[in-house]
Amino acid sequence: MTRDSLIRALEAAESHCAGRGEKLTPVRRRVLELVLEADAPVKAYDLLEALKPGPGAAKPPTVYRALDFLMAAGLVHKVEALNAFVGCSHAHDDGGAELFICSDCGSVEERHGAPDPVNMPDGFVIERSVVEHFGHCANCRH
Amino acid sequence: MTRDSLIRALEAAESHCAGRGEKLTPVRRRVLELVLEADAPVKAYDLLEALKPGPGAAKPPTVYRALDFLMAAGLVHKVEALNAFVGCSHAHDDGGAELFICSDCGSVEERHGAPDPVNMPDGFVIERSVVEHFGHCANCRH
DNA sequence: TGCGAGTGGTGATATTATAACATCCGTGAT
DNA sequence: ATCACGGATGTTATAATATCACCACTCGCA
Ligand SMILES: [Zn+2]
Ligand SMILES: [Zn+2]
Ligand SMILES: [Zn+2]
Ligand SMILES: [Zn+2]
Repeated sequence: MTRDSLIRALEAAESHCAGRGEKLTPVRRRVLELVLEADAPVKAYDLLEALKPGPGAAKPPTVYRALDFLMAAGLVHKVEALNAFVGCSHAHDDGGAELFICSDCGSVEERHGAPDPVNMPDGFVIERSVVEHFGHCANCRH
Repeated sequence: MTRDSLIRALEAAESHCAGRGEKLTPVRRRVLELVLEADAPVKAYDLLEALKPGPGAAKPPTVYRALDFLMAAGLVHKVEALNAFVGCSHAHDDGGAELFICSDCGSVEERHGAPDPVNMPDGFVIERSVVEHFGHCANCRH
């Protein structure tokens, strides 16, 4: 992610929150920045480390609270199978993203609009779906 | 799961392992039994508790090693979003199961054969997919 | 001025998972 | 029989992930 597109993404996030009547506070903004800067899913405790040198040494609850907020706002997704977090450039409120994660380089691509499952149990109503595909991206194929 | 079907499942697991040249040892068998008995995804440390009264008080590595074995054998799946484990009645080696988990009663239904994603990034090759749907089963719908 | 909601700081703790090394046990070669 | 080996398990400690409980600050507003 280039410096310019990072700045644009942060501005977009700012107005996205404003539109929801919520505030992208300095801590939240800094965490989002760190997640967007990374070129792979980021661990919560890596964020913690990265925040240490800052104005206040962050403790775990600070980071997790920021991540919770950003996830609720649709600005960050959790990769459940990795216990790690990725930035989202789409800012969609529904958590229904489909992630393609390269096991070699860590790059993550996000897609949307997957059709409903074909073999759903009778009468089941889906509220939230976790879909994570692991494999090799075009750059890393042997 | 009834007593009878539990016994059948354990026997099937036994021969499934034998066919792979592997052994369903007492610890592994006991862990599988506990996972199959449960009517919801089970946490590793709940298994640990359940094994305490047994012949030897189990320690974490014992449980995680048994779970690793059972997952590799396709007898147990991990629900990544819950850090919990469910038994599998299909004993398929590929980990590609699609899970439907009821957030009310905890019941889990497993399906297979989901079609490849429609919007896959160009050139991406999938090795392993995590697909977990959370919602409400037919019994728990309001 | 005096709330009250939202936010973040802080210390402690809970939960989930693995590393590192020792021991035991069955199997097959010598 | 005995030895060597690999697979499985036991044991101790620790790493990695996440939450609780409580307090302090701030801002908008009655
Ligand atoms: Zn997204
Ligand atoms: Zn790659
Ligand atoms: Zn299965
Ligand atoms: Zn249900």
